[in-house]
Amino acid sequence: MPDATAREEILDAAAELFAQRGYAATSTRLIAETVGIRQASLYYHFPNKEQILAELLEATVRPSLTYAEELSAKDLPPATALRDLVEYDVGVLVGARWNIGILYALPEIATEPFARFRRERDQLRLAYRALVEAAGPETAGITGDLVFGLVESVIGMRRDLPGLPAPEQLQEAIGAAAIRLLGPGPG
Amino acid sequence: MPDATAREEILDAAAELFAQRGYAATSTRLIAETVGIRQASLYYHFPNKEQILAELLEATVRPSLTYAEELSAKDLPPATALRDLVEYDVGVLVGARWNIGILYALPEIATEPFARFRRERDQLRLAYRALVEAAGPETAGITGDLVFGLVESVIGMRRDLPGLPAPEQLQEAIGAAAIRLLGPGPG
DNA sequence: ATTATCTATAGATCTATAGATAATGC
DNA sequence: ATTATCTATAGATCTATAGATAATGC
Repeated sequence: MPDATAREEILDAAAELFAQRGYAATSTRLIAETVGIRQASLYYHFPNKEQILAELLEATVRPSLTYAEELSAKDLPPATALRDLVEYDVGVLVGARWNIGILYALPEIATEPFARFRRERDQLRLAYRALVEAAGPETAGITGDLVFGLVESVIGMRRDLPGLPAPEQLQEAIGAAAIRLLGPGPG
Repeated sequence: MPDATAREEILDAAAELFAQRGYAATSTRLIAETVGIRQASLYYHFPNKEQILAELLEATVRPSLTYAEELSAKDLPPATALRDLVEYDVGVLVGARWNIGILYALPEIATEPFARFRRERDQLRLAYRALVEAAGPETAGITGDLVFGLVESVIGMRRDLPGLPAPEQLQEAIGAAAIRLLGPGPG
């Protein structure tokens, strides 16, 4: 990691270790050793271990949430906007240096230090729901959540499938699948 | 838990605690106290903490895997069989006493004690792929995995959505969504 | 004076094992 | 003799804090 600040190196090492061995199974000592500093030195940059995870999680949702907000100002046809958001979000999840999304499911996330992350992810979920409802009110009320789940399923695929298709192919395939979830539509 | 053996009570308490606070964040002491025995007494029933989790995970995939195997002997039209499997699997995930599926994403699952669980879940994934391919070869090669991901998305919904629809409604909605993922088909 | 590190450690766990004990069943 | 528990503890962590140190910048 040339040119990275110590703070960035810590985040990167933690991301790798959390995603590969789990949050609780990764000690602050191991993070520090991976970076090449002493365990106690982490606490100069972060108040505690939870804050490291919180920053990583927020950095993973925030781009898609920002993109969703920009999209809604553009007044595209809802199905087009939905497809754009799906493809962007898939790109973020599959393009991230480490598969941090795997940590979305951690029960620990329900605690207070992760409240901001939960709020931001909820807002993204609401954006999916709004686009689905605008695109085709004929499907079940749950379709927005299903599209959200479909998008996040790339997290599990990235972990479990050795020969994962290229990012562009995943974006295309999942974008198209999201449109299919909307149903046949009026046409 | 009337009429439960000590072993069953341990599994039930562990399931509740693992799903709510996380695997690593749940000590063997807490499991034991929840059951009402001493921490060391757990080791009469299980060789270690990992084995408790492994049994819980296997018990959650196995019914759907068995169902998939029975289905394949029945020679139904593939789309019908797929819908049946989706509805059954959703029923299992959403009907389980505790939301154990949330632990599928744990990075710790990649280690050896969970090899059998991973194998069984992979077989279930293959069953989804086979049904999707038999039903409509026109969609992308990834559609089987998308249906698998769609089904497992009820795990996250169960955790995150306070007013989750009734199991039957989820089964119906996700079964229908899976069929939509197959595409318009020849008709 | 500030920044970024270090050593040393308090204090609190945590898992798993050893070995005792009591009840039940042959 | 077997089953199911218990007490006690070894041994290994783990997070976070206190306080020292060295380098840089005013």
